[in-house]
Amino acid sequence: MQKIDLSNFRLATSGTAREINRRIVLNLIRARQPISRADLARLSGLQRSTVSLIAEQLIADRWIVEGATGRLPRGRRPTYLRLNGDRLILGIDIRPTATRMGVADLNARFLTQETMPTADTPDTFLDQLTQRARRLLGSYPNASWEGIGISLPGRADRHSHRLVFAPNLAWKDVDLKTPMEQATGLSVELENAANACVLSEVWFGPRSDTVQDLVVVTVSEGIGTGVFANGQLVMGNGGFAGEFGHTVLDPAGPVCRCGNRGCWEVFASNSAALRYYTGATPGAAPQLAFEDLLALAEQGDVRAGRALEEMARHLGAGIALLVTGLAPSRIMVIGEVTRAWRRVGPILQRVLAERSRTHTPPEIEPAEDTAQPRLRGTIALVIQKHFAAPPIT
Amino acid sequence: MQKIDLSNFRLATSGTAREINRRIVLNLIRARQPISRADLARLSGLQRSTVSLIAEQLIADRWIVEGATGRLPRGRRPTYLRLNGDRLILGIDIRPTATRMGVADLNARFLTQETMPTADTPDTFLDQLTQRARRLLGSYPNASWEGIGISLPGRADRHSHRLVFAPNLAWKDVDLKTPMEQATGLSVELENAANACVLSEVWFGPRSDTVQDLVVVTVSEGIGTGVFANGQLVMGNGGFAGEFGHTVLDPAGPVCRCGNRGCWEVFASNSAALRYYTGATPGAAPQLAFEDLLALAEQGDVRAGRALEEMARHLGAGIALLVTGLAPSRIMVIGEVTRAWRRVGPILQRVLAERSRTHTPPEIEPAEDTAQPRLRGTIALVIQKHFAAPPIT
DNA sequence: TCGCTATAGTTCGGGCGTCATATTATGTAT
DNA sequence: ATACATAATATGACGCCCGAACTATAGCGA
Repeated sequence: MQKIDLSNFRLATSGTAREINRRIVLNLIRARQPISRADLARLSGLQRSTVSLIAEQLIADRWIVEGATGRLPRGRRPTYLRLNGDRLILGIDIRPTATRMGVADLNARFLTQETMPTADTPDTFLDQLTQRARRLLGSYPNASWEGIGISLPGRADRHSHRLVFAPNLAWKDVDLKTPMEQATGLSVELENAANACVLSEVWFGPRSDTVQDLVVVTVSEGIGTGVFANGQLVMGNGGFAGEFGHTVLDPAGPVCRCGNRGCWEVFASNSAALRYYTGATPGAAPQLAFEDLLALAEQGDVRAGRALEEMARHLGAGIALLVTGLAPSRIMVIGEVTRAWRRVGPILQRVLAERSRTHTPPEIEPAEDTAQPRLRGTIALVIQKHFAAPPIT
Repeated sequence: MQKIDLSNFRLATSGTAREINRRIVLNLIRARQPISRADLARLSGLQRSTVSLIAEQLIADRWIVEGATGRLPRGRRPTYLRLNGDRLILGIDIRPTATRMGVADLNARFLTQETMPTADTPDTFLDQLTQRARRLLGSYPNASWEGIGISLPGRADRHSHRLVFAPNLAWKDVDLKTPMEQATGLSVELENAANACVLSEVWFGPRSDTVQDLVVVTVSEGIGTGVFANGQLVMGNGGFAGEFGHTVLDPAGPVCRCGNRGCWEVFASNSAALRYYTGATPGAAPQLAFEDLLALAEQGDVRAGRALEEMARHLGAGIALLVTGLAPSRIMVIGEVTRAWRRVGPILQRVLAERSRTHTPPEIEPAEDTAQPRLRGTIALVIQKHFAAPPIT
């Protein structure tokens, strides 16, 4: 039930039906490729004639290409359609220490990836970034570029495009979008890293055909969340929704980087686990990396195991909050901590069951970081502009 | 950016454009009535000829009627269009002690209202309810009935329609929908009371033209929340989203009716304030009503004032959580406590500002209960089926 | 080799939608 | 009476989907 916004609606014209059906067909091709026109007609419910016209249009607009012809027990041989592999997207995943860039096609298959250190000052960073981006763009002279997607450990203002909340980057008021657009001539989409992870799962995950409800929790130095509801990313005012990592769970708790006390991420992030292990005061420079803690626990170090369990309990407590309030059918946990899921998962589930007994528990899925959800999400950021349902209102 | 659900989409047909534009025109009439066809064309951007055709159809389908003719400085006099006042809706607001029913037209103007005590057992309650409903329906013999909307202090299962979570009603597994539909022959929509309040504000509130983001917090014996994001009510799996009142804020806190400890509503509901005042243990039978507490505070009773302030602090703490996580542009607080807003509001705002400093603070609007958002929301529940944007996917 | 049948894909007319323009209806001002 | 302005309707062009007819292409059996 979508309310029509009377201050900002789009009229339907005679082309609206085509727009909608075109997107449906395009998505079906994306999901089932290679696929014949006849199969598309069966899957979509459109007439074969209509499918042919739409396919012709999609070919003319170079979204799809005709491929091999099939072979059937009898009858005319079908011509298979698939997404055009020559339309490329540049994805950039900015993290505090390293920035990863990749070139992907419409199937989110990466043709290249490379990593560079994230420079300390925004100016040098932008210099290096634009330089690398231009080199990457130049190395595919025959490609047509759809745009650039960027994921950030923070938030950018919707209008000024300036970074307004990025405690891990220590940059303030930096506009990454405009310089990148000027340097490349492509349109740039910025999005928070947790939201990028949501989009990655929603567009490229194994169940991407049908996801309509999902919450992603990214666990690293901090905790980020992305909420997908009713088939849409919940944006909130200015795109600021999703900072559940900074909800205050204990006002008497340790100070968080955001300035408050006792945020969820102060209790459940990687840094928190390290704090539990070393007994250090919050904010102190970590003496070992979270990976080391995981290794210690794996080797049977009791204190390390305890620290992970404490982290797991707090993860469960925060997730219980999300479950109680938003009732998602799935929750995806992303981060290094999933490598210790055998130990962490059961504890998390137990706390969750205790604290949200009124709800049918969602599936909790640990996600390997190897799928690179952040980077893949930047591709989704660009792809969704052409593959999402056309806006009605 | 709405993702297309490939397991459940609707194709566009040649009639889709008309469907969309028809809804837009219908909503414009609702918002600006009485209005001429010419003005509709100017407002919508449609051609006058198209508006005429759509109006003709809406008149034939009896959604609108032609009214008086206007008078202009010169030129042909316009015929004003307005919503048909003969299409009626029955709204029922079930509360633990009393149930209120009302008959409203498409403008959500109530023609009748009446209250009955909520019987203890579901069976007698349903008997009384169906009897009253039939009598009300019979008293408007010339009307055409759109349906029945019901708001509940709890949740009903989407498929079985049975009550699954209603701690205040002490009924279990009761199906209100099927008996009502059988008794009246009308279709019945069930919704949680907080969600009904959201719909009331979204469809009938002063800024109903443009609301796209809103969180409603209902404060009474418990706390309910409803989340409206991207122009849609966030439903969650099985329609269970919105139970932020039962998020655990302090696992060592008092026991809640839901079975957990330290839920938000244990600290910030009317019952909590009474507990702060009397110093009683939680769960004990209240010795006075919340209205009495408000009166005492108004008369200068210091302890009563302190109790309200404690309640306000906890309200602020919970709302901070919603603001941090969902970043709504507006938050509406509904309940008796808004009568003491001069005292409660500033404290709530202060706590909120402290705890969600990373976000631009939303507008906090106290809502008089006199507007009857619960009951009015039941009307919205039925109206939105015909006035919301047609589903694309 | 020649039909028969099944399947893929195309062509074409009908119905419905919006748009743009012309036309009619109905007022006021001169 | 005439000119002008405005509301509302009528008409034809074009786009889209549907459905039926048609063409293309294969395997199979007599």
